[in-house]
Amino acid sequence: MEIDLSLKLDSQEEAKEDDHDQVQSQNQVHEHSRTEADAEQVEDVAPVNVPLEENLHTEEKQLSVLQTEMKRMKEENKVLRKVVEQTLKDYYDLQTKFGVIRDSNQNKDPKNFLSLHGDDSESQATEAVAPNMFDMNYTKKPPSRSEERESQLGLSLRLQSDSVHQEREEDQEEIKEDTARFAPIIQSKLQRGPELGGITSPPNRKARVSVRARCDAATMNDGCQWRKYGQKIAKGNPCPRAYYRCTVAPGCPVRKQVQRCLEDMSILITTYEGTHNHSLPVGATAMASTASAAASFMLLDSSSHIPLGSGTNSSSFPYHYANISPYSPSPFRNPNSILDPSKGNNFVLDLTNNVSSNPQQLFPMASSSSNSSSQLGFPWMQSNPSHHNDVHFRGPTQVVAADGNNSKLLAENVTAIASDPKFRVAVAAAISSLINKESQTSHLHHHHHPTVPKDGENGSSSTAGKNWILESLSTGGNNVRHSP
DNA sequence: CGGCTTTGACCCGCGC
DNA sequence: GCGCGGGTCAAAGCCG
Repeated sequence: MEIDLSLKLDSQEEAKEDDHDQVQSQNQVHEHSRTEADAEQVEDVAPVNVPLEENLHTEEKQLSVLQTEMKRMKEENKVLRKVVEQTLKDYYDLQTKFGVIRDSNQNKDPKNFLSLHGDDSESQATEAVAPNMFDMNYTKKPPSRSEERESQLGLSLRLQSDSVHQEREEDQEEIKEDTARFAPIIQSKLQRGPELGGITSPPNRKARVSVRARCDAATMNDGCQWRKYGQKIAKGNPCPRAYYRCTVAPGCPVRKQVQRCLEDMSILITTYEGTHNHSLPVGATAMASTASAAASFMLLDSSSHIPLGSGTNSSSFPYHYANISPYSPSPFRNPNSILDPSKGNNFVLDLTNNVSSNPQQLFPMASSSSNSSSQLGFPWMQSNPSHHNDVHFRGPTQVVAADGNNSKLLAENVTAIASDPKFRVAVAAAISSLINKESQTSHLHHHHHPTVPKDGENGSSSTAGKNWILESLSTGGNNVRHSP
């Protein structure tokens, strides 16, 4: 099973081609009947006294015209594909360069990375979703124009004092204009407070994505390289909490906490925080993509009707998301919001079949351990094909749970693709696809910034103060090893 | 010897 | 202001 992650453009092309192929196949398979139908159609419009031969001749003409048109479209599609591929390549190169530049600039003067939020650390969180999705976009689908623009937006925001990418000056000008245009709106939101749909700004809150998985090892093999820098006994859990730092690239701000679940010691809770400043291995990309998709997902809803509460950090809230209407239609929106003000906006991305009927149950760890069996192909996951799988997202603004019939269907899908070695990426892709759909829907309603939170790596994003739980439990089976 | 883990100290935010 | 708890730092030790 392959999940088509192709871009809108690509999708449309595909659709076009599919249509054409269908037409073609119809022409081939049902040529006779079609000809008859056409003939009837022609007869309808043609004078009654037109000879039959003339009608047939007209049909052939129409067919040849259609076929010519199809050929032309296919060639056009090929050209477009090449353009998209080239754009992607350039885009990826730029991203890589940007990472290097950012590294050097961060070491020299962090303030060079201008941020709308005025907080560098938070702006890093803002970017958390980005690289991840970049990777996924790069490998799975080309970004749309709006996405590319969005990426440039993100880059530009940090490179305003940088003269490296001169070709982006125009875009930066646009961004500045946008910034100026939306600044009052954002400002008003910030000032209004949560009760009026505004954004509260508890300081120093960073987006977090938590992953729950069964793992015997001390830490999950998520494709990244980590170095332990601390350990603490957290209150309420005798199991020590370990602190890790990403060492894939020097200066990578991403950190993770690893702690055993109190209720089920076999469950490892890994909380990611920050943004990778480097490209990720495929396995890590999948993980990060999934997490970032979750973060993106919440971003899209983060300005919704629910009070953002203490967890939302205005300083890190991306301005291009800040103005999303509270009434933007969202398939993920659910009145049964999971919002724990005491813990900020805890969002739960639950990849288990353990759908809690109680929306207040943020961490149904104990119950989830009994029969949960998401058999994700992440390197850190254990797989057991005999189990059903469910995927559900839970959060402060929405509860997306695959239960009932949907759950069954989803479980089947997950089970089917679990055997695919590309499943890791597929899961991330699927979720990302949902996010993209969601974002597109939102953008239809909010034309300010047709941006897609595609950026992000380890799931963290500017959803500061919002904790995500990517819960992926599996029972038994062997770890699916990732081979980059 | 470099990289990693361990572990106590320290810092900081938050609640009382 | 004080205590608590979470998070980070950094020195010491371990390991390949």
